[in-house]
Amino acid sequence: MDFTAQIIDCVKDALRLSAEDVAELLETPPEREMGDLAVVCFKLAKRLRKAPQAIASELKDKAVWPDFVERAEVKGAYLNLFYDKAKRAQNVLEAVLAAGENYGASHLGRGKTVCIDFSSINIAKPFHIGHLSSTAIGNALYRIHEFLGYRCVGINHLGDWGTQFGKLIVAYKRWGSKEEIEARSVESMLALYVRFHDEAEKDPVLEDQAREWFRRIENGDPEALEIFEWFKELTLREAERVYKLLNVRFDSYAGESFYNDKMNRVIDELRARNLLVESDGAWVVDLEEYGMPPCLVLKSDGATLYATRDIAAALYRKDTYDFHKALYVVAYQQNLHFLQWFKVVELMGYAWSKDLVHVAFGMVSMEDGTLSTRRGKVVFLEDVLGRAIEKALEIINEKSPELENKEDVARQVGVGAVVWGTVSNARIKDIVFSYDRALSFEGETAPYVQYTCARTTSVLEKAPALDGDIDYAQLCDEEAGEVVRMLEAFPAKIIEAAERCEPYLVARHIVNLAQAFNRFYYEHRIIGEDAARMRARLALVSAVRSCLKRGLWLLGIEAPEHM
RNA sequence: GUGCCUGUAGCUCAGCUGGAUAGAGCGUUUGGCUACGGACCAAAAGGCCAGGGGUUCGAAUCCCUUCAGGCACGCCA
Repeated sequence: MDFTAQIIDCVKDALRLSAEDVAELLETPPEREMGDLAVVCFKLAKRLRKAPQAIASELKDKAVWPDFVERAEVKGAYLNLFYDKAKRAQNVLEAVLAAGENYGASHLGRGKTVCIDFSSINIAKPFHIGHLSSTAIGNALYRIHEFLGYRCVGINHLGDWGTQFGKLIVAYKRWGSKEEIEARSVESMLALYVRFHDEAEKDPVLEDQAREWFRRIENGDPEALEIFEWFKELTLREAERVYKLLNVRFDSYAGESFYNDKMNRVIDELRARNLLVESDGAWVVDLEEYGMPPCLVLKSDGATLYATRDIAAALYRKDTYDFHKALYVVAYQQNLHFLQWFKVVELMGYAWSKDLVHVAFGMVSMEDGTLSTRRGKVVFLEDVLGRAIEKALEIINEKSPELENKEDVARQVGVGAVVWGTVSNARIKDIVFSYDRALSFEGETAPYVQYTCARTTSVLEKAPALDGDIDYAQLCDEEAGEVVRMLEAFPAKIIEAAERCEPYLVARHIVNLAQAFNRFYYEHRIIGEDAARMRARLALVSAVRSCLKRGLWLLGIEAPEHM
């Protein structure tokens, strides 16, 4: 049982408070010398009608502290608790060593399903740098939830519907060739798309033809469908290369076209509940009461819209997966859209609308301006990853020329560095993409954590095999204590990351652990003469390795054995 | 115009469900391998927490307001 839980029990009994109330009082002191855990008594002053300081000293005497509490000190309104270092090290390390890389796993999500809608690329459009955030954050959330025992359904809600496919077919038939498309895939589709827009400015007839071809797709015309499916297959084949590099997989590729025959239900239910209002020829759900502009669900020509499709998808997913939560990892530009249709689902009478979560993230732009598909100015994610891998290889050749599987390690390190760029900070922050930053391999970066992890592997390989009991009193120095603290906090960080849908909490924590370990590593010799000390320190190294590997895994980043 | 988001060290960011002296990394300056991996470690310098009010025993954190930047606001997704 972890120490904090035991302290809560003990304080709860002494003060006759609920466990929740006590948990609010606890805090980790800002400085090491102040102890390992503090009970902050300001908060009780009003409630108990006593001076905070008096409460602290009273609690100190009254409570029956567990045996791992070495001493308790009153300092102002704080009651500072000091743990027995050996007992703490033992408590933490026994848990980590027993679980190995499963330390921190739980059954929190047992029997619950989480749908995660992420990446959601568009057919015939480039898989560009703007998709990195959704893909990497979604993947991390998938892994984090899975690790906590949830059943996860990763959904790539493909953009595979719309008039642009009519345009593409027109462009293909006029200026494209089968060989060209087969050879250059999305790049040539993009070129056709750009050319269509250029030519359509001069010749408006093209737009009519595009509408006609899209109608043919809708009506199941064999020729139209064949071309469309071919584009789709090529796009996905190309995307799979990127997903493989990023260690991403999906459970469903049901995209926009999948919901074509599921839209009527939405309209029918909205009608039945009298939620539809006609407005300028279109049909909307009025949301004025909730301080929002109306949500458009039917165009004046009778066609459905974005919101309609998202609602249809949500209904389908609830029926199919009976999710506990449904996460939508989509950029914050669409905040209003999600607020609107979540509200519409609520008005339709579905209580589970509260389980729909828009996991918003900031914009990725290039230093020279934003991305524009139409102008063909776009940065392919595959190129970015390729460049990162190249740079990683250069560094490996320079620093580890003897390494055996250089290409493989370069891939793990290069990709890790890029992924880190988007999972290491709060989602909401905008990112101006810079190669210098993304390919930085020093300081708070994925390669730093990977390097530290490889170091632990290396030490463990060189150490002699030892057995027998571990003397935890060997781990009472300052640096080992810091490492133990970081290991102890790991499981709670993963849970918090899931609750807040913020993978960076895991990223920051493993960096802190790596830093603590590297300090320890420099201050203390691990392999040495003293067998008892060596055994204890090796146990610590092994625990660090488990957590670093798992932490990286949770972020979708691999950990090479050597680098 | 209305709504939402962001503003913390030269740069990139933590800390924001209020608590002890505001922390990292990069960059700058200065040190550290007779060592288990120098992609490392240590030290220094660097702050009106955008500005102003308020609430509180206590505010980077909560409320109001001003400013700056971003996003969104009807038939694209």
